[in-house]
Amino acid sequence: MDKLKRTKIIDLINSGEYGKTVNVKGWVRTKRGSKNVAFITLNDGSTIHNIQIVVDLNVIKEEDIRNISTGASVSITGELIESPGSGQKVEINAKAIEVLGEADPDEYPLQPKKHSLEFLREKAHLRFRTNTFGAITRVRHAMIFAIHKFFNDKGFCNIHSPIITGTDAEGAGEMFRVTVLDLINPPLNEDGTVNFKEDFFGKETNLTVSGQLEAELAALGLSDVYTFGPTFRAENSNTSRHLAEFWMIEPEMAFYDINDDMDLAEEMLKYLIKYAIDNCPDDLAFLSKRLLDEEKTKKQEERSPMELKEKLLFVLNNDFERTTYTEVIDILKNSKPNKKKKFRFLIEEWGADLQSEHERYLVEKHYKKPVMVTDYPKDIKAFYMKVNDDNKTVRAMDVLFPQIGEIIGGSQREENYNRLLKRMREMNVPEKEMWWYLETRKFGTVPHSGFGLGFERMMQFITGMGNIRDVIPFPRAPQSAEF
RNA sequence: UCCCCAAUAGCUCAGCUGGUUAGAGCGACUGACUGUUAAUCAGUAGGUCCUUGGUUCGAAUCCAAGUUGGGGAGCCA
Repeated sequence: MDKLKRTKIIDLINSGEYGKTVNVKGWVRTKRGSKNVAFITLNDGSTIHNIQIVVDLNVIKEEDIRNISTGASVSITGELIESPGSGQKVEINAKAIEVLGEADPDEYPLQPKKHSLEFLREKAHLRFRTNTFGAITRVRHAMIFAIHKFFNDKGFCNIHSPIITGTDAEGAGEMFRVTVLDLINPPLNEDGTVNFKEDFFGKETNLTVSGQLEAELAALGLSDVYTFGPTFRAENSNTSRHLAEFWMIEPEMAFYDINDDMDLAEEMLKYLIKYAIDNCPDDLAFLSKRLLDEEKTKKQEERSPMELKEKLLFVLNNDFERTTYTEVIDILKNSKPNKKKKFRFLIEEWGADLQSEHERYLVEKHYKKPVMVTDYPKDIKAFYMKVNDDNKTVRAMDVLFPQIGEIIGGSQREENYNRLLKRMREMNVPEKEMWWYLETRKFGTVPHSGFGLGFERMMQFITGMGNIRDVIPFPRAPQSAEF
């Protein structure tokens, strides 16, 4: 047989070149048949849609397809035709079939039926072959691409912030230590502590918890930059919205104040949603249907009032509510659940930290749209945030989304050397280690702002997936690093 | 890390206040069927009832600890 170039299923479905001989390769979803004809449903991951292969058993010998079962990989050459059956537009009349790899039906775990997401999580090496995870993976790629496109079109520079860091400046959580020292027999100082001077970098090092501080350095020279890299938190978090290894987008802009920062955050979120709607209609339609089926198994009161596409359009077509911490505390204090003591944590007075039940009340019940909260008490926020003139609040902003809560956290940064130094001392941030950060405020400092977007949380919102472990190929979480 | 729930066939699950031989649907396999759509119909095989210990004449079932998974909380993105 002449070497015929393989065509992807997505191109075959859109081709319309009926009568043409084509080659298609992929993985078998189902095979069914009778005495004279058999049908193979094939998918190659290029689209959510499958292509149907028609096998005339007068043309192809039965023994040639006997070993084809769900999960097998095949190469099929045949004629692309308009399908006489309902359910698909095109199909392929097979002329030659080659089995590339069998999948023993006694052992292959994926069946042509609905599997639970929990089961598929344990089969992370094979779940790429499912409709749901295929759709998620394609949408994930589209979002990665859209993020780079968004910032590139705006003249931002992508910065590779370091993955191995020497400081725990931000205090954003427990860190993973990076070391080459012998853990059984480490070199010790005289006082019995580990001597990290003998370690690879000559000091204690960890995996990064944020690229923000480094992004700030770059912004104070290139104006507009962003990072998009892996982030590591050794927090023992066991929830459906936390990972030990996740991807974060952190833009940092010189000459931006907190309002410019919010404008950019809202524009970016809407851009990403629009990009998904425009570029992933089939995958989103599938995910929407999947979510609808899942919701049917829930109790009435727990069901989402909107379906996926509606939810996306709702965010896209509405201005985010912009409000302040002080206003929000007032709303919460006078809210029904607070007065009826339905909140686990009752809001008593100004200064209290917002719990997720409060954030969800604001987004889902009170404002009924994404909310941006600014001007938090300085005591509950990070040292680098710019203190307001009231000396009580900082120019922080959190973007709260329905169901997932905080999707973005950002702020205008403190650009004044003396005020920053004062805040670092108040909050016990090691100023000696941070000499380089402080120097940017000493030499040509400018007002600047930035924020962090948790990429997987964004993915949860776009795809409607409830568990963050289903929107990343190989989730890393406590007690969970298989694959 | 804390609270709650669960673990039974390849998958999803039923199995009552402990009772002797462990159940269904789907999947797999075999056969039938002239174009099916997660095909249909008939039949067959398939079990360390999560692990360890305890209570009992007797444990899938009760108790304890552990493991794993799920939901919620904290931490946060």
